[in-house]
Amino acid sequence: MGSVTHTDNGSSPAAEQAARGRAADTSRGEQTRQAIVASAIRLFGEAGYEKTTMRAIAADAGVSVGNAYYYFPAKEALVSEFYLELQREHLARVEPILAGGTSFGDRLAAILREGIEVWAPHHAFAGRFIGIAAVPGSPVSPFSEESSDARELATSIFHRLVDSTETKMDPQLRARLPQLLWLAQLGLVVYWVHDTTPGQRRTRAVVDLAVPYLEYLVGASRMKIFKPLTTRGLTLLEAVWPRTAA
Amino acid sequence: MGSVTHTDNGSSPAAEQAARGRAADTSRGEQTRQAIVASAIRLFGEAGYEKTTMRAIAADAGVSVGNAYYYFPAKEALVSEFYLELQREHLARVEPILAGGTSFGDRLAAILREGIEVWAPHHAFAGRFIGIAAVPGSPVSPFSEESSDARELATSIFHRLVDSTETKMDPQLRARLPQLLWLAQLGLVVYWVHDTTPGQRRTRAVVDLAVPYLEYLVGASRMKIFKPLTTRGLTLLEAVWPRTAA
DNA sequence: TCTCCGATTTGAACGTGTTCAACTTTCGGA
DNA sequence: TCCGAAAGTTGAACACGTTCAAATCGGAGA
Repeated sequence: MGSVTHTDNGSSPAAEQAARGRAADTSRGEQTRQAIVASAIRLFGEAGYEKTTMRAIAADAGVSVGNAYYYFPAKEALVSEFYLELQREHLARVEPILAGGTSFGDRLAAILREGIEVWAPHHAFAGRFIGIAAVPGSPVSPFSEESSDARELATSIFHRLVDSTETKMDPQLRARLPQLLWLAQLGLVVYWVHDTTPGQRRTRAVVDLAVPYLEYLVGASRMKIFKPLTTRGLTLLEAVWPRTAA
Repeated sequence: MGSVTHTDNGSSPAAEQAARGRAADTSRGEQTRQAIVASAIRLFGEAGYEKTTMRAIAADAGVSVGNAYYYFPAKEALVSEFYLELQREHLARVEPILAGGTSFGDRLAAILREGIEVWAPHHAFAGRFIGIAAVPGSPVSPFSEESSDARELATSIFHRLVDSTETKMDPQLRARLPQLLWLAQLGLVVYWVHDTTPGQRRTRAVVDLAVPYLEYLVGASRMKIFKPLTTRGLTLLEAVWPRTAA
């Protein structure tokens, strides 16, 4: 997974240090930790969030309940391990897409579709996941400090996408586009989670329609007539999400 | 509260029947039910969601725990009562705004600000609330069947706002604008919940900036140059949220 | 080899949301 | 007035997430 190479934008050194330290750590503690994570991920995937009890996870990992709490402060914390697993897979799938030389829109659509594909087997679970992620204090929240690594990892995908595109667009929009696309992806996930059509085909249809529209909007941003629209939109974005903020 | 008079757009007759039936019902059961609701609302407001136990609610209402479950399937169900209470207050505050003769933008901003005002004392609680509402199956979910009444009540506000505005705009957009504004309000709530600035002043700043921008966009929709932007956007909206759906 | 001390592990215990079989109250009709 | 069914009510019991004092382990130093 070359994906890890994208973590190297100096962010939250503590968490990164911890992750790096863990990767090399083969001590007893780390083995236990990973056994718990593996069991949790498997059982979450098989039976969903609520049906998977901490006792079941501990038993499956061959440890006691209390031991699981030595490594994870709460059941919710195990959810972010599940999330990280899927994000790693998404990143791996996205790599060849970014390397490919197709258009901005095609690649954006491919990235979004791969995201849906990765999550597809866990549609039911994702419903609970989003409920946990939506509460502000939660470490799994996409806006939380704890997930800033995951967030920058995700935005880095769109950053690379935008940087490698030659589509003409407003330069200020270009600077902000990665964040906007990340936001759009977030919205798409929320939509997908609530999409009850078989196979979530409606979400896929929305992607097919939305991406060309976005491409059109981005292209239009460089035209004089759309200047006020673009500028005012970016001003609003600056108020909503200041560039200085994490 | 003249607000109730806006419920009369034939929606989900079952739920409405139940609500109407309850309003007139003074039987013992209904009294118990309301005692539980009152206790739950008060305790939620005082101590938040998790700190308020079902045992505390039941004790406060002077009933047994099991009795509370005779009227409400789960603790979460009591949350929607809390939500309804606040929505009723919002509706009452919005009434004079809609009656007033100010501009579209001014009234929209006032509506949104009143919404924030109503929720302001419960910012911490709202964090949990949104976590519950975000999970797809939940009856509190803004997209759920159970909350279709509340949803139509909310959109009816924006419907009246749009109907009574003389701002020139694309007719198709006008037809869809109420739903779009409802969606925008939803996004604003999510933003507000995550806003940790003191008094959520950033959210208020966003409203101040976003509303004029929306007003500008709406006005622009009738111009020829923006036709493709408008039309394609509405096509996308039709895919995302078909008019035929509830 | 022995002795510590921190890291790890345990399982019983607590408080919670929720369920349920049994009990009590209400009230329309004989 | 009485009966029976429906509505309402109870509290003990269950399963769960979480906590914690105590037990165990493992390796660095004497």
